[in-house]
Amino acid sequence: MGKRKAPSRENTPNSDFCEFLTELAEYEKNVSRNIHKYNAYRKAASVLSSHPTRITSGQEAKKLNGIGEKIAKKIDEFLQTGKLQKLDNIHNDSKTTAINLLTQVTGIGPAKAQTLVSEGITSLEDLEKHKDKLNHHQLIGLKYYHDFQQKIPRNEIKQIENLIRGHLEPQIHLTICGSYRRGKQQSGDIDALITHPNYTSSQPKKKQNLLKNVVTALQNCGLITEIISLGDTKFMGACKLDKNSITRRLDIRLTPFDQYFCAVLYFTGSDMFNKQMRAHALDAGFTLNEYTLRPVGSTGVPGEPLEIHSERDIFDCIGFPYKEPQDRNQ
DNA sequence: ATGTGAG
DNA sequence: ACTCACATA
Ligand SMILES: Cc1cn([C@H]2C[C@H](O)[C@@H](COP(=O)(O)OP(=O)(O)OP(=O)(O)O)O2)c(=O)[nH]c1=O
Repeated sequence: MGKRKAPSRENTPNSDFCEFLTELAEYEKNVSRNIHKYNAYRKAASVLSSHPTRITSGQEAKKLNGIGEKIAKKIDEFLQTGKLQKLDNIHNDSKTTAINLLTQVTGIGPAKAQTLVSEGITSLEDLEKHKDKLNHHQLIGLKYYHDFQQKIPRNEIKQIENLIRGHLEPQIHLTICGSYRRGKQQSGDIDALITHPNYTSSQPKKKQNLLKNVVTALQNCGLITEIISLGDTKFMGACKLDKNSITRRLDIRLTPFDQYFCAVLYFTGSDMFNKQMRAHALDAGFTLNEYTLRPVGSTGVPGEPLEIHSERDIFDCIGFPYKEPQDRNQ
């Protein structure tokens, strides 16, 4: 989707702890730029989210893997006062709120937001007055800030899918992936996967301009309205269904015909599901990406790709229980 | 090459 | 977890 945080909005016995820990994690990533503290808070939230019983003291929490002295203390404070002084301070900090706003525009990350704030640019209005400080991606993010905040109804994605297919040469196969393929009623963006039987891993140069041709065709029919980035295999941009529609984020990924199943698996996600499954693959002695599943020995050098004839093949090869797309949300 | 951003 | 595209150096 456009740009949103990923809070694990669950109703576990310790979900309130998880909530403030992930908020602290976001603060460390976006404001302090401390990736290690960010990971520490994430890990602590993760163990707590899967802990089956209510934690009643910092001391009890410390027994869990990933919770040390400092986080245990915060749990005690939260237990005793119902809040965290550090979080209160963060909420009242103008620099933090500015960075949290600016990083909502696509193309602006923590680093760019930091320099903008240090230059006194803290609002969308400020950005409008200083467009010279933005690159192409960030300009589009600003222009469509409000559009990209809106979720896309499933039915609109269906219509866009049909429109795209109608403007593709019949040999090109199209699959809409992402949260749409996972059955969600609304999505943050549209993830389109395309293949062509003459574009394969052995002859990748043939049809090398296939993606560019597709993009220009979709521009000419009026669907694609903006290009954020465009390489040989990945397009990022924006589209709109018709004149009065909301502008939507559209990603297109071109994949070799013979590697379609690894590609749909990757592009369907979710992101956390992919990380989980790829970690499991490593445990089973394989490395998995959007192209191939390969054995990786003690040498660390991946071997020859396994033959894959379905999504399920990939699960079977690494001994991971098969999940339908709608069950791959985490 | 490396950092950044996004995926 | 693992990759793509861009903007710098
Ligand atoms: C962000 C991200 C995505 N992906 C993959 C899995 C995602 O399903 C796929 C598309 O990414 P997204 O479009 O960012 O996510 P989504 O489609 O699952 O959810 P929504 O659009 O509704 O917000 O790319 C990763 O493998 N790693 C990542 O870090």
